[in-house]
Amino acid sequence: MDIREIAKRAKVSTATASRAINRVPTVNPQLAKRVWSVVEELGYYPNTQARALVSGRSRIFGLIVSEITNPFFPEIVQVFERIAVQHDYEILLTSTGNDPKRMESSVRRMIERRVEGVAIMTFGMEEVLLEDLKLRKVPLVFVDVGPLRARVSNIRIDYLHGIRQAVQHLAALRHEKIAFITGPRRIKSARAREHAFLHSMLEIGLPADSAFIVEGDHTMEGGMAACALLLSKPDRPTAVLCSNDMTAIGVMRKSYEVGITIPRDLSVVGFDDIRLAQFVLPPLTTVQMSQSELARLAFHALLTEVERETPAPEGSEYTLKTNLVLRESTSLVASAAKRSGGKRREIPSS
Amino acid sequence: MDIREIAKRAKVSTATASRAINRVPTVNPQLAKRVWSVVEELGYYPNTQARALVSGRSRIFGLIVSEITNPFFPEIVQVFERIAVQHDYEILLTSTGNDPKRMESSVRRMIERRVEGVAIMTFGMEEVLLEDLKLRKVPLVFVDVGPLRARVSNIRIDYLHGIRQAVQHLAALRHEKIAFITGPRRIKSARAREHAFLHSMLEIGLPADSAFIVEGDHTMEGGMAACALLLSKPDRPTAVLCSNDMTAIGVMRKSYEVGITIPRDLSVVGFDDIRLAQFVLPPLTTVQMSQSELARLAFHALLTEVERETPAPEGSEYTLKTNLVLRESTSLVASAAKRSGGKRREIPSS
DNA sequence: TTCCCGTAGGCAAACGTTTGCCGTGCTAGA
DNA sequence: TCTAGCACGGCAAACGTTTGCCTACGGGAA
Repeated sequence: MDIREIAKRAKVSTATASRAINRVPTVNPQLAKRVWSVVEELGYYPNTQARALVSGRSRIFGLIVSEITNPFFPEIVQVFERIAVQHDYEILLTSTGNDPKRMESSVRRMIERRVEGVAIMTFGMEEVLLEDLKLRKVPLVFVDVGPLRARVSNIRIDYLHGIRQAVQHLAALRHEKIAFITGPRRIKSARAREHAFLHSMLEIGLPADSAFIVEGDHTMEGGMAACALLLSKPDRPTAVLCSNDMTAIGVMRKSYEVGITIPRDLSVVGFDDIRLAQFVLPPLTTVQMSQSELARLAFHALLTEVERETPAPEGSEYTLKTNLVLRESTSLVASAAKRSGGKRREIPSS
Repeated sequence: MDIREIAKRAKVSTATASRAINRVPTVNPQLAKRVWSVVEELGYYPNTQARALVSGRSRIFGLIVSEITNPFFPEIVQVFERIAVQHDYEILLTSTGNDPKRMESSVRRMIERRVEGVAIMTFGMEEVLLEDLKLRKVPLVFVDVGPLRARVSNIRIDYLHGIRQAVQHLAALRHEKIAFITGPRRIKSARAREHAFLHSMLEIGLPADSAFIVEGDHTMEGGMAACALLLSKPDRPTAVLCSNDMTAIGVMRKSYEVGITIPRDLSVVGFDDIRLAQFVLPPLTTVQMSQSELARLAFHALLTEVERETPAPEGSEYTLKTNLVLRESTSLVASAAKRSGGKRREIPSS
């Protein structure tokens, strides 16, 4: 069943049928109605690939994430998909697992399907592999790491804003020995978080002792290992800030195993605010980077670029703020708590 | 840049270029090489929609899940996608959020994109909305609930196998007051789990007291509420089996809040074995229903159906076993533990 | 009544492939 | 040397739309 069939039955030309279906206003309402009733009756659905072929617009956006089983991503996928559907776009999803091979094949598939834009949510991996896309002038949106050029947008995360809040929050709780567990350093956004931490510490005159900076890998296992390392030191930190929530959860887990109770013996704060952060015990104080906002920004960056007639020579920039959200994994440092009676405080979230 | 361009530069006809690109064996190796070198040089990628249009095969499968932010699904999506890519298929993902409107629009979009098959992973919601797909003879694969008809496959989950193991495991630990928290009863698979529980209890002569069956909704919050309800009863259960892991995690959380420690005061076992189950404290004993196996089965069901020349009149059936995996959220019932010294036991997983 | 202009709708080309069919040229056998 | 057969490659149609261009018709003004 095709549009010709519809046209025949509605006794109009295929051109008119097409126009009626696409709600072109010039078509006679009566004819349009006839067409539509045939469409309904036959349950006709236009063939998207034929449409795409002639119109040159696939109405598909690509979405590349590093690991969909990482709790950070499902919400991004969900929101991105939802908005896409609202705008009559479809999405092609790839979870690369940080494997360059899969990244490459994914780029290839996206080009073959003629995506109109791609959102890259891998936080700084393997941009080289995207050359093919850039060559084809496909609009791209990156988080943090995009180069400045036409048709390439960037969402800059303001890591400092939230991380500074976290550090100052800990400092206010009298912590001075604050450790930081980094993400994998080959990931740009992990380095940015680390840098924001260092900056925030120095800024308030706290020592960012390199013995207290240990490398994790953004997984729970990595967090556990890093935590073990930290606890083995003769001079233990009293608080630890983590490059992401999974790491923080690893820290909580390891602490539990060795009998350290949080937040009494150790304050921990995460980063990302994945949904899970609310649900661990105790609920995790963390720096929120809104996943839904990120997805929204990314989609609109792409859409804007697609609809723009002449691209800006340097792409566009968007910014996403981060903010500390207080829950229950932090408290006054133990020595101070003794003096004050150890009561938990509430400070207003700024 | 199109195939004609390639053909021209390689000094062959488009037909030959096409055949070379598709590795049709009859084409002269020398010509093929010439074509391929032009392809490489120009970075040519065939236009999938043109291909699909003429060949009548979109090489797209649909995948409908109920909620991608539910930790059960990301792994399914991941595995499904990975296998799809290996077979040169693309996937169209929808997360319906159990909203019929979105289910409907999703079905529409899938038909418009001419998917070759759809895997429905909503565990028994809204099959009515899929009529359009059935009408078009699109191969479908359901979990649990599919009607028997041509081009419709089913993956039957053997709930009883794992749930019986769980019940017998609890019984072996001297539990007699075993509660069950159901899923939403409108979902078929939730009813099936409940039924398997009842059956397993009766089978070994344990009372399935209806006071001990409380309805949850497969979320953590639901689990917490159900747990509260259970604990408020004058005669408390000593063990609780949950219709899914999120529910079990809710139970653990609520127990923690009210000062009940698991497994000493209450044994809990979940269902699904989502990744998270290993990571809660204590690690959750649960009935495993392998998500990757499920995804694999679903994909191959679809692929088989697509490649089959004449469809079986009643579709195909596949079965997925479930199995108890022992971790640390269960132990001897308290009264027995006192006698025996409360040591944790290990029993071999069957 | 006639002429002109505006507008609705139809014809056909175009999008980028695949593939059935046919022709040509080469090889092998008599 | 001639013929028959085979295999390789090219021509062109087809897939299902959209859309530019043109025609025809109708209405209004002179």
